[in-house]
Amino acid sequence: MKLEEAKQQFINSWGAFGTQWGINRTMAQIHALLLISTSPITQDDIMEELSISRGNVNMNIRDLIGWGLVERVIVSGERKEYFTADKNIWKVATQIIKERKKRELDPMLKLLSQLENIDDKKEKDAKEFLTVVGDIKKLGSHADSLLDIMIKAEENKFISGVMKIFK
Amino acid sequence: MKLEEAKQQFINSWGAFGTQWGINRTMAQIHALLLISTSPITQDDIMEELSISRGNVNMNIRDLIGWGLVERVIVSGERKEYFTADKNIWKVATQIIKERKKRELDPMLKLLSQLENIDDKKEKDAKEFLTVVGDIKKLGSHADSLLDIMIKAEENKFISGVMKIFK
DNA sequence: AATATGTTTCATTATTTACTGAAAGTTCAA
DNA sequence: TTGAACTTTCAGTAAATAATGAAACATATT
Repeated sequence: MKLEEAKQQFINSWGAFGTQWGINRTMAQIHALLLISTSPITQDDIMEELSISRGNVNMNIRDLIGWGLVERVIVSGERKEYFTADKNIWKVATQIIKERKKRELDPMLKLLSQLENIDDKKEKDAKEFLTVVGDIKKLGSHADSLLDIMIKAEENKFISGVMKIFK
Repeated sequence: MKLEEAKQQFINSWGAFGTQWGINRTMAQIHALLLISTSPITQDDIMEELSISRGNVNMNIRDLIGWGLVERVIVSGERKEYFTADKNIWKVATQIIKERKKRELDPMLKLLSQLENIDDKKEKDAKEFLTVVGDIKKLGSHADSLLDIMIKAEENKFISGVMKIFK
């Protein structure tokens, strides 16, 4: 396989993979493109490479920056803005985990807590409902702690060593 | 808060939560409804409760069964089909993990392996590409192993005890 | 201060994804 | 073997989501 072909396939697959996880295709593709770009690139580069409009690039880049996955880079002597993505994959993963946790898991746990405040907690129906809600909350909290450990592992040298147990 | 109100909110939130993870809203809502239903229910019950069409219920129930999250139940003396969802949340989680792993992670790892078969592996550009692909593959494999451990924890009494470390 | 270069916004349009409902299919009972 | 009860399918439609492109905005250059 030619390198160019492989790169193209990587970008496409990453996009398809993203959509399955509720991430918009283009955003994932831009991220993929940046991951395999050896040096910072401009909006125009992305537009051309992925055949998409300027507005589309701009908005998705903005989102990617919001996710902490992409950064603006200033190239001296250049007027244009350049962009790069962190190539440290473990960092990328923890960053995504951190964001999704904040945006989704935490609010979900909060909501579940509210749902536990129902009247007539003694009623049979209510009890069963509370069991399910409580169980989900418990699982969510455990996931929360586990993810925190993973995030800290990225930030802390010692834990980082421990995590290497997972080969 | 009244029980009925809480149930309704649970169903809606579960649906919203699902969409963020690439799961269709209705499918998530049906699953939520089944989770908090104290006894098996019919297609008609679901249609009424969620105000959706018969076809919609039918197709999403079929998907849920495909995910191993819902089962058909035969009620003696009844012609209609009834449905239930497993209420063991840890089991639900591992089942979802198992399926997503099979449907998404495994194919992704396979693809990445293919992308490693490029010509001119010695070229500078190629080397950098291979590093990124290799790193993602490595991370994916670790996730794969970790998830296998979690799945086995559900199936194996001993590991199940160990996992309780996570309170 | 006029122009040139580059960025952002957002109303409109296109694409994708999900839903409906009626027709076809299935199963069972008489 | 007819038909009533129930389930499944899927073409057409609706709703949700994403992309375009041109205008507004911002900033540097002459």
